[in-house]
Amino acid sequence: MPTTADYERMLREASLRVTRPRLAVLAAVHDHAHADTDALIGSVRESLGEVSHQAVYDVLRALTTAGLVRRIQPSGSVARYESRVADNHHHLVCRSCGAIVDVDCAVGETPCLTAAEGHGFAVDEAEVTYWGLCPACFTPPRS
Amino acid sequence: MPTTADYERMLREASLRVTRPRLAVLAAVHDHAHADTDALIGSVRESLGEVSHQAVYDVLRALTTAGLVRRIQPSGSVARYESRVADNHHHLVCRSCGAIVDVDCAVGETPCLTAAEGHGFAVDEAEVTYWGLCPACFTPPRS
DNA sequence: CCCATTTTCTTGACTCATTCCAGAAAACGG
DNA sequence: CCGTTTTCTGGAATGAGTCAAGAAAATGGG
Repeated sequence: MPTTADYERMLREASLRVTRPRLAVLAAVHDHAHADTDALIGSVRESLGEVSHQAVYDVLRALTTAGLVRRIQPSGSVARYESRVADNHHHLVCRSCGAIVDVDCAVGETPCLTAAEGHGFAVDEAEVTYWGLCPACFTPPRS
Repeated sequence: MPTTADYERMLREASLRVTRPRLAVLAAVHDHAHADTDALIGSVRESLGEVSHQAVYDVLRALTTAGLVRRIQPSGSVARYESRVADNHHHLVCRSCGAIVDVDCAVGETPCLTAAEGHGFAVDEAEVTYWGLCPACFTPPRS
């Protein structure tokens, strides 16, 4: 579990200024996996008092651009953020309750990265979203 | 290329009433792959005259629910619709211009459908989005 | 062919995530 | 410690998509 000093280092290494809102947002993303912007704003305000939503949006964009957090947005959902970056993991999304869990890649290291037909694209990422029902929402047919 | 009669049959087979807006939307989706709602509204109005945007939204939802069209929504994009359904193909999206092209699945029939860890989820679909630059946006390093 | 029932379409207001803008405040480099 | 640059505040605006109520059209039985 990273400390404030760790977050500060991460920001500096990304050439980002170190501010209290940024530290708070970074901590919030690490503490609440797959949280949406609203939840993160709430979390940040809990630790810092009033912070403008605009600041949180700006910070999230800066962190995302810098590669410190990853933004995901399953269809029909608002933007969500997570701290696991650059490890090529994917997501399992419940169609019913919207729960999201991480899954490691099914097919080796850089998995599905080889599209059958590249169509001349320079592909740099393969994003996989598994859709289904989570255990809580899925009532298995009883025997 | 399906005819109006084909579209009518598709609607009836899906137990949907046959209306002019529905035929027009179905045709528009078949004619313009990956078009967004706005473009589809424009296309429908070209063939029918004024049609409320609400009608198009309703029709698109009905068609999507019935499985006659597929809705896709890459992160940062509005909803888009396509007529290829139930063939488990995926998409290649250009980060620069937003162009979308279809790609057949990389790994056999029902591809990445096997998540490494199911986490107890009842997975029914694996959606793969390849991100990169299309040929037009990608300037290859010249030799 | 016509009517009643049911579903769909129109109109217009509304929600809500996200963005835009201008000025105040804070962080960094010298 | 000061000036410059970047970030944060506050508030308004944008825009895709939804809600709701009544008008219109499609289907099926008579």
